[in-house]
Amino acid sequence: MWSVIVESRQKTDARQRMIVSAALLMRERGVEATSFSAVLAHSGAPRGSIYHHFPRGKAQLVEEATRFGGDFIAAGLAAALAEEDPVGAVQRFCQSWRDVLSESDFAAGCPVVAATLEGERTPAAREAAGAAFERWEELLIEAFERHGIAAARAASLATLAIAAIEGAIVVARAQRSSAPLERVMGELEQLTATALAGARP
Amino acid sequence: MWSVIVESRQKTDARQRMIVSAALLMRERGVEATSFSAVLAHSGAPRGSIYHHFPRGKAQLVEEATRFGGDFIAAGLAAALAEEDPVGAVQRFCQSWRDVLSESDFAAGCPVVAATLEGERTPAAREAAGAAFERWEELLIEAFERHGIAAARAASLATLAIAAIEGAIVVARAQRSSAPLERVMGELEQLTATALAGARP
DNA sequence: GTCTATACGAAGATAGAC
DNA sequence: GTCTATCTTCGTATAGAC
Repeated sequence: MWSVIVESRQKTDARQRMIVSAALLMRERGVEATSFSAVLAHSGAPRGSIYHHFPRGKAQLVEEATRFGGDFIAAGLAAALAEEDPVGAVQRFCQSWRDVLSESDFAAGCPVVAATLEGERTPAAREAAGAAFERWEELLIEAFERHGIAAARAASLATLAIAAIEGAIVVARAQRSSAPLERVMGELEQLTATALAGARP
Repeated sequence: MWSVIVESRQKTDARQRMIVSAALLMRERGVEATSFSAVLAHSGAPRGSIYHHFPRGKAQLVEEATRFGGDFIAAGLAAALAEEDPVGAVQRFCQSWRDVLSESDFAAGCPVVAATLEGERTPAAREAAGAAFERWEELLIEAFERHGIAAARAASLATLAIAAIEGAIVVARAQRSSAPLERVMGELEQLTATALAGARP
């Protein structure tokens, strides 16, 4: 999933490369520890163009990186939901996160979570994070409702899924093990399958 | 729950006050943005004694703050489990987090999560975070098993609960709303009640 | 658009007096 | 134990040449 980002780095301009690099670094070290120097080194962008592309400085870069990360993850989730039923799509979504964890040796997490936690100083980034979470939930809610689950239940089920997955990613990183995410996957599979079955008796 | 911490600040020595302050600041701004200056201002501790109390510097302070936060939260969870059945205890645990969010106007979250996300540079703090999550899960697992839930299910249920609550706290902060946590509470109540009922037919 | 140079502040850490 | 002073490094941001 994230490998697409890395490949696309060569094709786009410096501005876009900086945004992608910022998102990739944020998910590993957090917002505060993601310096311009690191973003420049990672993206290969020239030093002199930082404030040309991002007049509002780091706040703007972080905000756009958060939005980019949120959109990118939403696209992956939407694709999964387009190809499978909600039960399978949630499982696939979890698997892509498990890949992120194992491929990075548990160094990488979710950039949107990073923006939330350190976004007290960057309100715009925090708002972007909130919007991203909402968008992911909406995608799930739509799919659940399309499969006959009532609106209120679809909403709480969607929130639980997003929250549990994001939380499991954090726990997995702390423990350097995929086990937490896999246990959550199992519970979510059961829960979504039961809800779907109950919706069409 | 956390108000106890604030009250106890007057009674203990400078070292302990610094640890508590660090945990309180970490849960709001993250590890990286929690400077010694901020910890000193918040705790009222004298500047000259930093490296007397914490020879390994900030890494040591963050590590001890993470351990303190983890132990404190574990104590609250254990108390809830001692007084109620697991269903009610999980609900009460969530409520205490909801209080943290509303009392801080969604500025405060979980210090253990903060230590995890920025703990790439401080491995010891990350290990402390992993141990904290594991401890919370163990408390839940014990309680679930005591109520007749099989070991494997108890484990995945415990992981889901911790992950979902921690994730919901993050989403709630991003959206500046308690609604995500409340929806997760509802789902967890249903889920734990069903599991408990199924264990003793 | 991109460069170099630099201003300016704040961070963590250390040394030595009291 | 605590103080003051200082070192070093690194951060964001700006200015002005090309």
